[in-house]
Amino acid sequence: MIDLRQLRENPDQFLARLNLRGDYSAPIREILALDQQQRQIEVERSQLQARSNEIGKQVGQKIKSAAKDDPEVQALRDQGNQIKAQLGELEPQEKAIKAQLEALALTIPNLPDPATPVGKSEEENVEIKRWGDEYLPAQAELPHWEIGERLGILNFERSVKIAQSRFVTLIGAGAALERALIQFMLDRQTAAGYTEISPPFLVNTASLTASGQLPKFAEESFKCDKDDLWLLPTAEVAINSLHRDEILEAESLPLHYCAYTPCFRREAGSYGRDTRGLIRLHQFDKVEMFKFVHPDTSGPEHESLLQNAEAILQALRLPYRVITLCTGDLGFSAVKTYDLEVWMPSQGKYREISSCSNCGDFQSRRGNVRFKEAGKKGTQFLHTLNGSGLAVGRTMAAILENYQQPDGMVKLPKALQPYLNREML
RNA sequence: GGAGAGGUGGCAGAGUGGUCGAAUGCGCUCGACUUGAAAUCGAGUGUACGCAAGUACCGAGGGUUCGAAUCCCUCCCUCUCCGCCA
Repeated sequence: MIDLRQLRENPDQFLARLNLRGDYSAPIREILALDQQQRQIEVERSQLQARSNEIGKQVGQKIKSAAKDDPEVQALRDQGNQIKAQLGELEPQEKAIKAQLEALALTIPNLPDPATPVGKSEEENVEIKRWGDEYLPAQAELPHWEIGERLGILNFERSVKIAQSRFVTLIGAGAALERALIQFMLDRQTAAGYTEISPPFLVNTASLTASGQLPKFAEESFKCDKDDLWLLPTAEVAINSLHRDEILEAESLPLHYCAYTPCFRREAGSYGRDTRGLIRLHQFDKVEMFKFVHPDTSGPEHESLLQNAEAILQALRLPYRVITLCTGDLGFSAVKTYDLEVWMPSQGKYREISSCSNCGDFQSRRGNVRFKEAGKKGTQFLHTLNGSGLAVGRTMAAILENYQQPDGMVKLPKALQPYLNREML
């Protein structure tokens, strides 16, 4: 959620930064107007209520002093009724305006960080690092789905029978590899200080709204029609709501969590893209990292989050690069995002395998997660960060392609061998 | 799914129409006493908006009333028992 006070106090500066994402002038103008109306009505309403409270007290006193039938009592009652009538008009107005304001404000994305490069589309994302050139395979071979199907460890056709396209069934060593990767990543991230969470895989509307998936991106999630429940699109949603409506002690920060969950996405509007393989599925596994931090520390916390994600790729000896998303490609809730892209030999390019975002206080406003500093009065919104550590399906795809041998076999990265008790798939 | 009970401040728990943001206890903070601690005593201790006065919040929403934590309606959630079930 945007900070209405910040907008109100400095609308031009606010809009200038927001418009680095696209043109939000119209809704912002509307929000400012609604905000002003709302505040005006609120002043009027609370004055009437003060008067009404006073009348209520007076009536109570008169009645107590046995003057039940005092004509003054009737006069006060009449006044009370008058005020009630006025409030009866103001209150619905104020409520309607508040609801409108809230609904509109929830559709405004976060302001980009000054460090986020300005750009219109993913073309203008900035590469900041490459790692692992020495591990690039000598020549491009088969795409991972062919490798996997030859080995008999992935099956897409049968998944259509079971479900639909964009699902996979893992068999034998494939299933074991997935399990090993999950275990490996969780081992690494818990060793890095993240507390492991296993959250519900169904989440309610409030949780999706808090993290920013709703109201704007309802099309992207699967909904259970009969209940107020949706299939989890990412563990970020669940962990972000772990402390929803709480006031934490400053000393308890930072909180570092990680979680393995499946993720469910409708992938609406991506019909032609990545139709084969493990890259874009309706269901995939991910180990997610999530941090609740003091606002002063979110910058460094973001850097270390990135390092924790990179560490997995380095341990697996998978070549990758790091890019900073530009303002035009930045996700809805983020102020700054690093994407990790792993080398996919069959495609001859780097593909996203992790996204590490600093969301500032955007999600904590939406989820009302605050902290209190000893000695300071009032509360503050904390900062949240999230990052994949990593997407399991894409990691598996990258391993199959980067570790394929001339004979069609696939070697296992050294770090994984103990988990599977074997060297080759 | 059937039957019942209930949702009040960090926790426990009073309050069933009037000055109740809410008794009391516990917890917590500060102070006194003490060599130190415990015990004891004293003061304080929710959130949001507002410069303030003040307003709002006792699961959520609506209603009755001059006035609602308290009465009525709807919804949500939790707990107990039974049934079913991993």
